[in-house]
Amino acid sequence: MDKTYDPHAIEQRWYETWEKQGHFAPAGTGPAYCIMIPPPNVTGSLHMGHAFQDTIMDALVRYHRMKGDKTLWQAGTDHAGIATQMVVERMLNAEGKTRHDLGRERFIERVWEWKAHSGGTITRQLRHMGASLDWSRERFTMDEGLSAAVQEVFVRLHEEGLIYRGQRLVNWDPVLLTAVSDLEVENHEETGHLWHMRYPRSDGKGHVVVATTRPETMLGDTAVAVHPEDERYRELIGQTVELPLTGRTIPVIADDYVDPEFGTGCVKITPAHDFNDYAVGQRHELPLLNIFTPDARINENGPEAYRGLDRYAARERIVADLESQGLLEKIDPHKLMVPRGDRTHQVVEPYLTDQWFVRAKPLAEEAIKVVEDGRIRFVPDNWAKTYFQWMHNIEDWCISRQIWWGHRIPAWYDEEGKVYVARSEAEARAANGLPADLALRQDEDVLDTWFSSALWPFSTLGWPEPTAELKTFYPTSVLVTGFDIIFFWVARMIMMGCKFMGDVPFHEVYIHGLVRDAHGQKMSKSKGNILDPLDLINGIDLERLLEKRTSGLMQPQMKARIEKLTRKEFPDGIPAFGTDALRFTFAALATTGRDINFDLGRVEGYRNFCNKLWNAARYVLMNTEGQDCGTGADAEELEFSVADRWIASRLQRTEQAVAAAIESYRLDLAAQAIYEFTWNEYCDWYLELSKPVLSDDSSTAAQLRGTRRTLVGVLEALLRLAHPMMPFITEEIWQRVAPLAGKSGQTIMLQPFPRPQAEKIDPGAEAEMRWVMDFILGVRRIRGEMNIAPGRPLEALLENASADDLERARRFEPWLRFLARTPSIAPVNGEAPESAIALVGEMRVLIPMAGLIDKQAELARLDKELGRLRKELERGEAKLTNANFVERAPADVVEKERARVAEMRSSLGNLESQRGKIAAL
RNA sequence: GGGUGCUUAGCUCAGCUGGGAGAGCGUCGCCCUUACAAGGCGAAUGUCGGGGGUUCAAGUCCCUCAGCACCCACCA
Repeated sequence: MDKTYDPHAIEQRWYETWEKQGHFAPAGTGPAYCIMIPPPNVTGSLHMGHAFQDTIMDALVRYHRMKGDKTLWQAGTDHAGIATQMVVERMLNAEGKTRHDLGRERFIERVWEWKAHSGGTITRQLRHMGASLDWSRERFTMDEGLSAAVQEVFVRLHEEGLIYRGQRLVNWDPVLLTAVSDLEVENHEETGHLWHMRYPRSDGKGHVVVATTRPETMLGDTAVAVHPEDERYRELIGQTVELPLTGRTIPVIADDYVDPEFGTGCVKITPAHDFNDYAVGQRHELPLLNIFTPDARINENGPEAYRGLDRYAARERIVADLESQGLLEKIDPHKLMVPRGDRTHQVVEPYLTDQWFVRAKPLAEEAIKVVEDGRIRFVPDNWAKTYFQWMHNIEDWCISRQIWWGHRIPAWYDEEGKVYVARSEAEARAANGLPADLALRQDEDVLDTWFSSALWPFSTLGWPEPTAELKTFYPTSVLVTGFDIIFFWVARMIMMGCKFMGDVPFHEVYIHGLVRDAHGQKMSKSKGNILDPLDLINGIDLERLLEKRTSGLMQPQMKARIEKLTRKEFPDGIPAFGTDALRFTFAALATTGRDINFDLGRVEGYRNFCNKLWNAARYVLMNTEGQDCGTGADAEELEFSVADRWIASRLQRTEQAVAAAIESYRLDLAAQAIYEFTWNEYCDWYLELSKPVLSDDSSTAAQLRGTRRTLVGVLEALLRLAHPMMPFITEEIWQRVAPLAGKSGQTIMLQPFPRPQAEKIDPGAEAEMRWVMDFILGVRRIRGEMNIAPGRPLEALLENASADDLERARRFEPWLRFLARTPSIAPVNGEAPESAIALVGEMRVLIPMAGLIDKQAELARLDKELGRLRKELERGEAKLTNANFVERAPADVVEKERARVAEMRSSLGNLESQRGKIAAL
């Protein structure tokens, strides 16, 4: 093995091997385990959120695969209607064309071409992450099969009246020229104005003042509303006012909706351009007057003077005209919530159009029930509340989009506009007895992307065909996703799954947090704080990083700032950490229910951890390859030392902790347990303790075998334990180590996940090791604090040692000599010389100070220790003299406290007498 | 307006069903010791956001206040 860990030398070739050998396909004989990947946009490339999410899923999947479960991680991508169409349109624009120049057919061809050309980016990147997805089953939401599922669902829902078409006020993106759903609208507070406008009373008795944030919509007003109880305006109700600039007369109505406290207490009502006003209009049977064209210009319903003007140009003109007519009372600054499309970031308009809707309430009922009764469990469970809150207030879902890229709505119209919903035109004709010569044209619209996503858990498995895969893997085991798409996706999958499969789509929903930068800022292009997971894996130099962060900025003025920040944070660019280090970092940060702040320091730390593991393996191999590791030996030919039994015991506890952590979705705890065991126990202690055994000529063959077998055996198990989180390095090392441990197999991927064996837990060995460690740590502390070079041999004298202590000192002498550098260990003979002291239980280990240790320094050290001990002891004693504690606390707690106090008393006595001796010198 | 989460060492965070405050990074010493300087050994650092309550015992449970973040919602 190379002296230094180099992730690049090992990672990608293992992935190719695994994929080629078909190791990602379901093979286990145990229970089915299935995760559906949240299909990334086919246009997309991997970002930190994906990398985090995929690490979690891959760890779970690899864990279950190793456990022997029949494990499927379903691969696939999403056609991402609007997002993809926008990308391709942008390319066309660059060529000076629009999609209309091409026409629908050719445009769609163009999108497919583009998908074929660059649609593989994200799946390549997923492979780079080591994601063990079953690529042989890869699906795309616009595949034939999945499209058939979409049609089937649409038709069936329509038959049941759960899909309907109707004219409604919807959110309209005037740039994309399509409707979008409520969820695709982002509301943010922006600063604007509140215009107070005067509407003259028809009776000539002055005017009423209405306040609005959108003066241009006055052209569509069909009433003015006041609160029915509002004394100020009571006499106005039922009268009319003259709508300025239009020559129209509109009524004053009374409605509870009006808040008398706000503005003037008079509200202009524009039923065709405001959701509230629409509702008011319905109640009062007001006419709907649409004044906008689809791209938000004033249409023919507006006065001649304003026609063709963009909404904002119209606003200016109208305000100016009102002003000049003395009809503008005042303009106040005002903060308001502005709705913008999540793709275009343009202000969306409530707009009256014909659209298709899913009747959500009936579907939501069952979807609520399955979470209530625990058939679906959210992890962490507080997300269930969020889910319920939305589901209980769910509105109908607008599913039609006026774009071209997507699933065409399976509905046909005859010349009279009568609609026929069917799986195909032929079926539409057959089912309705339409003659072949009757012209039918298919609905131009496509479905919301999330409509097909909602079917993902069963459409990918072959539905509506009753496939074996459906039978095996549905319901799937767990869905791993971010909270941001609980409504978009999770809720809709649950509704559709329950409806069409008669069962939940998954048993658990693991909701992870958002990946933020090191300081908790959201990562965004405009902030210039984006990290690309691939750059963390492969490294990137400063120049290329700057180029990436500053090119294509929406706000070029940010460039200098971003550049400065980047130079400061990454003066040398980003080193290549490798996939395993990145994955382990994500795992270690994966606490549930909380956003994670991604700190590069953590990656570096875990890269070092990989290096540590690598070097530990090198040590093990150097000492075992070509040697007798006792794998074939009988029990009597193997002798296990206390250290051997100790590390085996610790391994069992670690295995137990890791499995429990993974089962409860606490990858952070699993990572921590692996890290601590590997570094603090296996490397820091066990490998060190193995050295004197292996290098001592007097070690017996049985002892050598026992040590080698333990070295190799623990490492081999550790590799399997860590594999779900660090697949590459563990595979690379395992290939070398496994044969030495008597294991065989093509890959670590399919080896059994370590199962703790209770009989290997050895409290006796753990206690003896505690003694050894206390001895060594005590001497080391003296060295450290007295600035004695680590290599300098020290004489150690034992005082107040029991027979047990003396026996241990003898038995463990090689370890103590090696790790504490104490070539001579002997009981005190007669008067003890002036010494520094370390306590091992009741025994005092004395290090003679002669020529080495300064008296004052040792006194200071003792005083510090004494101070700490006295404080602790005081607290413990206070507890024990408290009758309430002794009577009410559980017996074992009291007992533990007693033992602790006794131990502290003894230590205190020991140290005090030692201090006395030294002080007296 | 409704809801959720967070506040623990300089920084980023663990702390599970209440019983001796932890990790990583950073900092400070001593070491290139024959797996690893991407390392070894040792050290320092916290009125666990404030206040109140329950309890023998509270970082942990309850109430309250403050600050931060996010989600949902039609106030013109």
